[in-house]
Amino acid sequence: MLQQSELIFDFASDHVNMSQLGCYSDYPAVIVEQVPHPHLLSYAGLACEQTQTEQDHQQLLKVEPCESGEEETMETLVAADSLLNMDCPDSLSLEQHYSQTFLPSLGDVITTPVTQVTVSAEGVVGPFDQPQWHSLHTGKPASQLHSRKRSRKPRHRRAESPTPDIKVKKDKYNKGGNTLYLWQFLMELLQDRQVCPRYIKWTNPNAGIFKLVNSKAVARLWGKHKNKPDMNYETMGRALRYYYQRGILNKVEGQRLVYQFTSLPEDMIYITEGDGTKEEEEENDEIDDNSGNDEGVSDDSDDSTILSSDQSVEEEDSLPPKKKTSAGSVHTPSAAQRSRPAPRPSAQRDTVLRPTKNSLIQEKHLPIVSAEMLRTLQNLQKVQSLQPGGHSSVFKTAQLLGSLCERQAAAEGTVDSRDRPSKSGQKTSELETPKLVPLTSSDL
DNA sequence: GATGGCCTAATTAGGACTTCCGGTGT
DNA sequence: CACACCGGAAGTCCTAATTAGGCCAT
Repeated sequence: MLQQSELIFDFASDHVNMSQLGCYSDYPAVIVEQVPHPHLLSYAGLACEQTQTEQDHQQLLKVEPCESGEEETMETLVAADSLLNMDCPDSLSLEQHYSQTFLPSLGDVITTPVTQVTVSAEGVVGPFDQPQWHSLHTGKPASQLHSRKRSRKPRHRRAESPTPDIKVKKDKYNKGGNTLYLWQFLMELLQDRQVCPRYIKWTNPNAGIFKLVNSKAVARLWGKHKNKPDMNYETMGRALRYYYQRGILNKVEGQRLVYQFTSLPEDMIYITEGDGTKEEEEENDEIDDNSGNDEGVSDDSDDSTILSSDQSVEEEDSLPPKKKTSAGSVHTPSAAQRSRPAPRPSAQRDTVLRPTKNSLIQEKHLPIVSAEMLRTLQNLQKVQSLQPGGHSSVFKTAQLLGSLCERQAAAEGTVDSRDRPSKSGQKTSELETPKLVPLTSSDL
């Protein structure tokens, strides 16, 4: 299975002539550009250890707390627009941002067929491997699915939507793809302090239970992402309901707008609302399915709880968002917490998913140039022409690369030459992104 | 001319929604 | 009455896999 670091080397070696890097030829080629689109770094909470410039950009994106219902709705839509309307260069759409920044981090290869165990009232129906799963739903034997026209070779089944725990297909097969699945989108929102807990929030992160605080806004964001201006909650909700069948989501009965991920990536970044007495979510572990702890169903116009969290979010924005325990806290549950068997509220179906080492955003990536960031930034090199005349904030950082190399060397002491890629394009798991030294503004 | 390798465009299959609908429950 | 929720049915969109055909070198 490919590691993230391998992906980095892969893309780097694809596009960079190592010889041009001179003395850095022993290192994987990483061309980093500072980009004038801070949302690339901040949209999903990646903006950590921001430079002042980045913080300044973020200031422009802040959403003021709303006061009441009607305004909330309007403001929400405006805010949703502001979140997704941030002008992107043509070839740097949010889709690209998502796919290139986050999708690779899900993993790289589906190493085995997805095994789904369906639990019904009658008991366990599964497991199915994919062909069986498919034939079950099509009513045809899997072997007949490919008998068309002349005897084509049986085609490999296309990888289905990766669930949070599933190793994703190889990156090379994902090339050019810009698909961000709805569940991924929701997870991103849940890790984005500009959206969570304002529009979507965890009600029980340990159980993977979340609530669409503002279903309209979330649906609108989704529609924006999918370029479906008519998207509404009804439509998005249909997609969510399909996730029941696929075992990705469960509905939390008795609570409106509350859903539950049947499985979550490890190292998920959890943003909870609260005031510093944090871990309130953990305290509420007894929440379980129907405890109704949801501090009253807050509909789209209910702003009372949102306001406070907004304030905390705003205060938070100027601080390095790592391992906070105060409002807008970002934390990852302990291993024990994560290992909890998620409550299965009267699930008609359920899916047993393998745990993963790959999360959407791994906390260890946050304070540094993450693999995903590098990937995205590297991609920007391809769209340089979109910044004619050279935006003042755009510069290639061969210097940065040098700085990284130096600092890495300093941090690691003497590095065994065997650990370095000897040729361009050589993949290795030794040089992993987390080894990169945190960047400071001086690096830039 | 035959063969094989490479490339590219077209075709096809299938997943993931999206849209619409009628209905129920709160 | 509004809204959330449900699930069937049909459709769209997108992507990966496969095939066919052209070109070129041997």
